[in-house]
Amino acid sequence: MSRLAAAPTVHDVAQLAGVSAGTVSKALNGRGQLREETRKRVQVAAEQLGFRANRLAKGLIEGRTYTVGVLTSDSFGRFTMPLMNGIEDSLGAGSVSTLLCDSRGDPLRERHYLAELLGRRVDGIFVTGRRADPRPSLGPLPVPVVYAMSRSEDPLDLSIVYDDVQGAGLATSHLLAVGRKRIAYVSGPARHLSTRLRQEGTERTLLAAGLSLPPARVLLGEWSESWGRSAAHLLLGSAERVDGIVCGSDQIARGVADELREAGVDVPGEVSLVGFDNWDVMVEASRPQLTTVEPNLKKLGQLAANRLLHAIDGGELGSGLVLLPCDLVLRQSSMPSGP
Amino acid sequence: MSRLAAAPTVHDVAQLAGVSAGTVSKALNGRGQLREETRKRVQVAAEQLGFRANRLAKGLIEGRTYTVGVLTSDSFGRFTMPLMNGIEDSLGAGSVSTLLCDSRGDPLRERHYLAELLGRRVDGIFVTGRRADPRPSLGPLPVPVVYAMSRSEDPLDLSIVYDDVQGAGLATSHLLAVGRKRIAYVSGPARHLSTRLRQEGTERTLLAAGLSLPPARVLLGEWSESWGRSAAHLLLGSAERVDGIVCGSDQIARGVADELREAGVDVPGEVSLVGFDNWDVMVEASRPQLTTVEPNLKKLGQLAANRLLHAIDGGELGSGLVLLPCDLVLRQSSMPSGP
DNA sequence: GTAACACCGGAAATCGATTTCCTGATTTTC
DNA sequence: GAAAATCAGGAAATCGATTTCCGGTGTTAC
Repeated sequence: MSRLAAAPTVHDVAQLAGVSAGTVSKALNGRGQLREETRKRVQVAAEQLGFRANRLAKGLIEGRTYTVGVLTSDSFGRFTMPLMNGIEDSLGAGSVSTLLCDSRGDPLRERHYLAELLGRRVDGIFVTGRRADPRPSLGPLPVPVVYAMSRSEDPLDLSIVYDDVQGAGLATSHLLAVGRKRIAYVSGPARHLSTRLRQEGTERTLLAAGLSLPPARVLLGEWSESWGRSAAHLLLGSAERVDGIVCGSDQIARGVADELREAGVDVPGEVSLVGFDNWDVMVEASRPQLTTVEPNLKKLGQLAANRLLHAIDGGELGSGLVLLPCDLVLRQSSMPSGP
Repeated sequence: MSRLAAAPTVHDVAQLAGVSAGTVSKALNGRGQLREETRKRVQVAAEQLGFRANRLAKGLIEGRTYTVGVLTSDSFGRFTMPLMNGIEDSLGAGSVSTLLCDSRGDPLRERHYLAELLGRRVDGIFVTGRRADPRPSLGPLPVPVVYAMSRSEDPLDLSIVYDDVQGAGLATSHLLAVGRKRIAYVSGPARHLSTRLRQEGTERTLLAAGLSLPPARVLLGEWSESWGRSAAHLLLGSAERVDGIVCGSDQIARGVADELREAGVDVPGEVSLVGFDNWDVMVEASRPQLTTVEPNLKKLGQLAANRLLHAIDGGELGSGLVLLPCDLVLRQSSMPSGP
């Protein structure tokens, strides 16, 4: 790759066009009163030199940088990706760029990155992470902060998350709707908030329908296929047969599906299965393909970005916890009568 | 979240400390000759106001921003993640931040982001993407560019990629080493460079061992488990039985493993299997767990970042294609005599 | 023919941090 | 005690783009 000379400045353009630096700025930004001929001449000169206004200088004057920071604790994992996409959707329109910082769960590193972002005078900050559990607040900052797919411990912060309870409720309602009555819940570690919330959603929905979720039908372990297989094995071994399973993740659901199939249990004929996350790789490779809860992370990102942009433009940011509803995506694993 | 007042400047600190702005700068940066008492006084004042130097102003003077851009065509997918981690490892030390831009494979969007990055006067740019196939060069730019995990069509650009041929060679050698002789290659679409390179690596290694890779043992389809299952089914139906399979991805390998197991073929007893990518989710959930090729993406990111930093500091960037060797990770799927 | 006015475009200030230059003040040296 | 050297810190220029203010030219009106 050949290197070009240093980037040209307004002065270079001014010289070439035979005008002053101020005039260049006016010509290129459609401000001031200039003859059409002059404007054209400047534009041609700018084009010729490949001139591009230095955003730093602009930012210094304007007092804003059109840059936001994203602080994540999740090495850009699978959940952060769709979120980032949503954020970019909303920011891109205003040509706001994102500085990505991955603290990898280390509070020290996070503080360092925060200082870095503030030094760069970002217009706002997103905080996100892999875990849904409440995290310490960054505290009061000179710029607006939105916690997306992540909750701040401080209720004065604005946290936007998807609704685990409602999502699990959707899954459960669906199982009830296809005629299932003895529902089990197989999920991740009990210490994870997501696990508990999704259990709550499942349980509440069952209670509302006059059914229950007895402890024997709650199996908590890890977020892995291997645990899904073990849990399914346990369920098969118990006296009472279940006919529907709400899984805490698609990975778990797939493990359950594999184990049931290999044990000769028909899914969805005998047992209906619902996953959580709508992770394409799992959902599509599973046999049968998984009905699952879609957490709408992209939409969450868009919403978070819109709220942040609004606050950057001087609007009210708001505070508290905002819950975004999940959707249900229907596939074969849950529907005994076919999709 | 409560909002703090606008960020304090050197002048605010200067006023509080009863000195001039220039003195504040000197005191905080350890430059100039100041009495220790004065230096201390300024530091206290800065601390009190929570002063943090505006990087924009600094960048304007220094002529560099300590910011690099990452242009990706891969919505921050699974391959970009470990790469980014490696990049951050190397950049973090120099407190260089990354502006992440996702063109989503759209050339128009890419041009827009490139203009944005140049306007922000980034010190350098990484270009990366999901596909290994050669991509158009960004052309000569005022800043150094490294194509990482992605090849530029222009040999004057510096492209750093992992070595598909060598990686597949490793896999094949390993199969030979455990006594396999009739090797098949199951992989993704033929139009993908990766598919062809990995085939080449497999074939070359076989030829070097006096064996061959007949067309009947090359099955190209998609990068999915489902294709892996289909391909395994095809292999089972053919007259001649294979005893080793090099798979173009872990997803494919897992599909193959599932199909073989369900057909009653013992893996690794009768057939040895090697995947590619070392994608934890696939590798660990597979039964048996997959021996696979590790493309060392994190290391690739570190190397790319070091090369870029060196060029930013005025060193030579270099050009051409740099191939980074892959490693082999041994697990059960390939070893008939146990690991 | 002169006053009033619109019209162009340049000079200079601005943003915030840094750095060079320079001026007093203090100390050292013979 | 005078000259020289050292020290401390302020004033101003600098980076690049923008914007305000203002002066000069050309045009219109009476």
